[in-house]
Amino acid sequence: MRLSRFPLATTKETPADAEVVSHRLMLRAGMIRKLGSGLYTWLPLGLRVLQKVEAIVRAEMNRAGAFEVLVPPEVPAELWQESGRWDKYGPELLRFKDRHGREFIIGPTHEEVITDLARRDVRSYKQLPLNYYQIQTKFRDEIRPRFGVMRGREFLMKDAYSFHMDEADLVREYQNMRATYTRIFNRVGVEFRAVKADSGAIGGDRSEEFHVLANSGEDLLAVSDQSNYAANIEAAETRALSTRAAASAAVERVATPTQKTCEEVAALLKVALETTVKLIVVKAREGGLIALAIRGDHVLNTVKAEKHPRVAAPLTLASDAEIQAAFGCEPGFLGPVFADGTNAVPVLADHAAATLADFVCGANLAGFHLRGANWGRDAAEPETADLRNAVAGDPSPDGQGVLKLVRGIEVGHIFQLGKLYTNALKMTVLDADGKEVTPEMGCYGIGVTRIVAAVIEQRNDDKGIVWPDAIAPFRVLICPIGTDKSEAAKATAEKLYNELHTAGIEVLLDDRGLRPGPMFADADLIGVPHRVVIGDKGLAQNQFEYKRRDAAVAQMIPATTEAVLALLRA
RNA sequence: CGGGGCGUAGCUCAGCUUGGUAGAGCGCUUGCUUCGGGAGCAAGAGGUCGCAGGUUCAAUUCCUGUCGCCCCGACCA
Repeated sequence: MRLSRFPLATTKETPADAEVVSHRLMLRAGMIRKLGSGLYTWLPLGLRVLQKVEAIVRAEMNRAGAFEVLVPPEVPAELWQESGRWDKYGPELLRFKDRHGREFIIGPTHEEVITDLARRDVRSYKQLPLNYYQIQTKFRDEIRPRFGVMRGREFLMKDAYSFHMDEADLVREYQNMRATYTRIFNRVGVEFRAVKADSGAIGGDRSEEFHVLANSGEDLLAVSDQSNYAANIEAAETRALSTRAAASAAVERVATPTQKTCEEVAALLKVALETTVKLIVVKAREGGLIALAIRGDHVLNTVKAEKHPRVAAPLTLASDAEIQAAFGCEPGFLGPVFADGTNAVPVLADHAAATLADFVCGANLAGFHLRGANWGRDAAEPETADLRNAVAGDPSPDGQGVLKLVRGIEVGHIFQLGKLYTNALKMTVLDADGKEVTPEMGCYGIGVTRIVAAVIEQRNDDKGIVWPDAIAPFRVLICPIGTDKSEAAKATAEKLYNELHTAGIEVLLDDRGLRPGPMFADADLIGVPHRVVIGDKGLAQNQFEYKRRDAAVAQMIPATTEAVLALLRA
């Protein structure tokens, strides 16, 4: 491709609303342009990258034995009503009516549609297993789109859905997809990690996320420093850190007139935050309230809390009035120690909070906290559960090493759904004995659009993007210097361009006749992995200047096409 | 959805407080010079000041409404 004919849309200045580096660079490099909130047009340069990622995903899915389909993005409401998700999904689901007043949605995901497809066509166990996938535009009306295409409302997604006669086969395919995803991200050329995850809105039993590791990631991951244990913070298990010591102090009431948070109380009493306990009061599943006890330095994990059988889902905090009625004081002074004769609110304690002895907590009396409180003596022995977020330094749940926290960008998610959707949509097939069986189902998503942004987050420098070869918009950029004066530079560049092109290399020739400054600035910004500079200086010694985008310095190479090709193969 | 902010040239912004019919830098076009890391000089093109009302002799400026966009907020006991 000749740059003089390519609609390169690089800019020196950055549009004001770009916060993260990938958004900034995608705008500056001219990969995308914004159309509306969370909506982006892909320009030729960006689209080439997007399609490269898409091609890798498609090739690996095909290789894994999945079959590509394409379903409409618009889905009749009936299917979503049948699965129950019409009511479960909130305003994130884009709904609309056609001219006849029929209701539709734009699919944010397609479990229903593919299950519907499969239940019509699949009648026999001989047709299973089956894995359908598609690469298609999805729409999710995000509360707050941000970070460019990283969290847009419209995005390209690869979603796959598999059907199986039994759980063992589902697990087999799940592992197959896990291996496929690993191949995909390896081929893309990005550093990633598979982590245990919460299955969220899709539902199901077991799931793992694939994260590109980047400091700007929106997700926190807990990874072991000694084993391959890795989990999203939402799903990282925690357990008791020690056994509880015997009570050694008498419980004592202390005045804390304005200190409402554990931090303030700990500072006032000059005790470690780790020896304080806070209560978070939520609605109980069986009605009424339940208090969640968390160590002062820990953070409640809402996903875990919501899953607990005694906690109402969705997690709902008690109102101040409800707290006042139940505890007899305002929030800020709550604790698990109830005076005799009062109606104690049931307490569910996180393992770490439950192993504290002589702890500090609210006195259930405005302006006072307790010091030297103990479970089983002052407070009732609580039911315990895993309720908190893991923190750096926690022992790894697999018993090997300790956890550290890293940031990641979720680019893939695989689920064992079980019979969630096949049951809801009444899909059955006949087994070998002629009996109707409800198939097991798995689903597997990859955010194709997001991969592009995530790779940039991981691979950039102060000058621009540093593409891995596999998804770069072009592999080689030829920069002839002083073409208005040097016929040799111009002709040599043309020759190299033609020969690389003939060799099947995606090559870009900067024939715009720019001065070197702007030419190199564009080259670095758009991040083409290999650059060949051709000028009189080098040609005098029969040399090209070659520089990898990710290398610190350039090197001189023989001025031949073969020399360049050899470097590309390396 | 609550709170805050912003809509003026292709981009980044100034002007508005104190109304008098619009500017800078970058980019773009042309010419000359320059030419190994975002050049210089000169001449030019380019704006319904988001939209709709209102006040006024006069509105980019003041008022009201509306649309769009951005930021913060669902871990607090």
